[in-house]
Amino acid sequence: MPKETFNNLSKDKKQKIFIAAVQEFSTRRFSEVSINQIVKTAGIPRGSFYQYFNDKEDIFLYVFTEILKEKQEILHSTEDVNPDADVFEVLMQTIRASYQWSRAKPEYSQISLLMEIDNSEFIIRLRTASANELRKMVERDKQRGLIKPEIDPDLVVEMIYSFIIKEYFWIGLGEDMFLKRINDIIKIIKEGIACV
Amino acid sequence: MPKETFNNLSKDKKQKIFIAAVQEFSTRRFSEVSINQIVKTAGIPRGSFYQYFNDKEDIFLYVFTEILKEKQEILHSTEDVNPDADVFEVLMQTIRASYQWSRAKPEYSQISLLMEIDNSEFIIRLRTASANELRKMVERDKQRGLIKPEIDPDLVVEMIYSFIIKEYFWIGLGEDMFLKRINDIIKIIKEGIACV
DNA sequence: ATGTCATATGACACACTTGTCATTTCGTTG
DNA sequence: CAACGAAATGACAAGTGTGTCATATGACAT
Repeated sequence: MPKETFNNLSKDKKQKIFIAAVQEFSTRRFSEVSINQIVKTAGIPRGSFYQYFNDKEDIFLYVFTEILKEKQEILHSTEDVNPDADVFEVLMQTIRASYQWSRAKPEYSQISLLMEIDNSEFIIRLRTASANELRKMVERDKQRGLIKPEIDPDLVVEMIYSFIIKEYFWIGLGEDMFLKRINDIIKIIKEGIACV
Repeated sequence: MPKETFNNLSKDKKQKIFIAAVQEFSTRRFSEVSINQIVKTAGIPRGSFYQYFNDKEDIFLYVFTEILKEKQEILHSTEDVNPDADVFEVLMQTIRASYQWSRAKPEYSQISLLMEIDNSEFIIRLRTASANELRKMVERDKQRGLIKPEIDPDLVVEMIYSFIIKEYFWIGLGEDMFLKRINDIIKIIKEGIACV
């Protein structure tokens, strides 16, 4: 995380650096990001950067946690979820909120997206199991008798997770199309595609 | 594709370069691959490389088509598929064969895998719609009344494709586990997870 | 043996990277 | 005002990488 010197900076300067970093991390994958580029767009001398951060990982960690903080604020503010809702309903609601966020801060969501398809040592270590909450929901619904007993919750979570992530690449489609696609996917996972 | 000079090389030397390239492309993503590294492991001088290939894309294209050729030979040799089989059955069979191939040539399949998660301009252009055949099968089964009429074949193909690809990262599990997981996934897509 | 021509070769020019460090600048405090 | 210390700065060393090119080599034809 940033050195003390960074925290002592003016809000303006901090913001300038943050924005430059976001721009870089949202267009290049981690291994391709150049600190040179960041300092150039931030308009600070190269030496200063190393006064503020140790290295690329350091600034990424900063940007990442900053974004996560913001996202969680937004997601939790919309938390008027019906406690009896099943996993499918909750999922749909979360994605809807998450979509709004992506629309409001496209660069931020682009960073998350790039992270998903990155397999640098460092990024892999970072990728948290945000899937955990989802798994718990699946397990709960299984006990409520809403989901077939032979289903492996981990597998379901993985499927949902991997597909929804991929779906975000389609975000350009526009809200209606995007949400319809997600809806269709969830329906397939719920009911299958074969005729009964 | 390779220059004439490369084709004139001895089989041995060609092989040596091919192997070095495979090694490099199977451990680093495209943008990170270094020609320096390739020539070093192949034991040829840097200048020679440029006598044989134009650049990184050039040699990748060569390696890629070479591997594809080999894979298709294997996949087609196992083509004793029942013409009445539904898409689920065919899928399972193809994956089984494909798994064998991955086991036999782990570096090759690693390259395919890396391609899937690569978003370099060049690689994206290359990624063929091998999904086409699958889509046709889904459409056929829809007309045969095996698949619900409201299902969008493209979406199904995408789902299958993205799950299965991701699943290949689990290939270390061993054949039984791997095939069981694939089987479970296909079953979910077919029948869903919700209780009826 | 001489000439020709395709190929082999590694030094070279250039462009990029990262992290360091001696120096300068500046604000605060005595 | 002086002096101290923290922060700013850009030149620097050392490491990547790419693609080119003049020259060396060697096989074959005359």
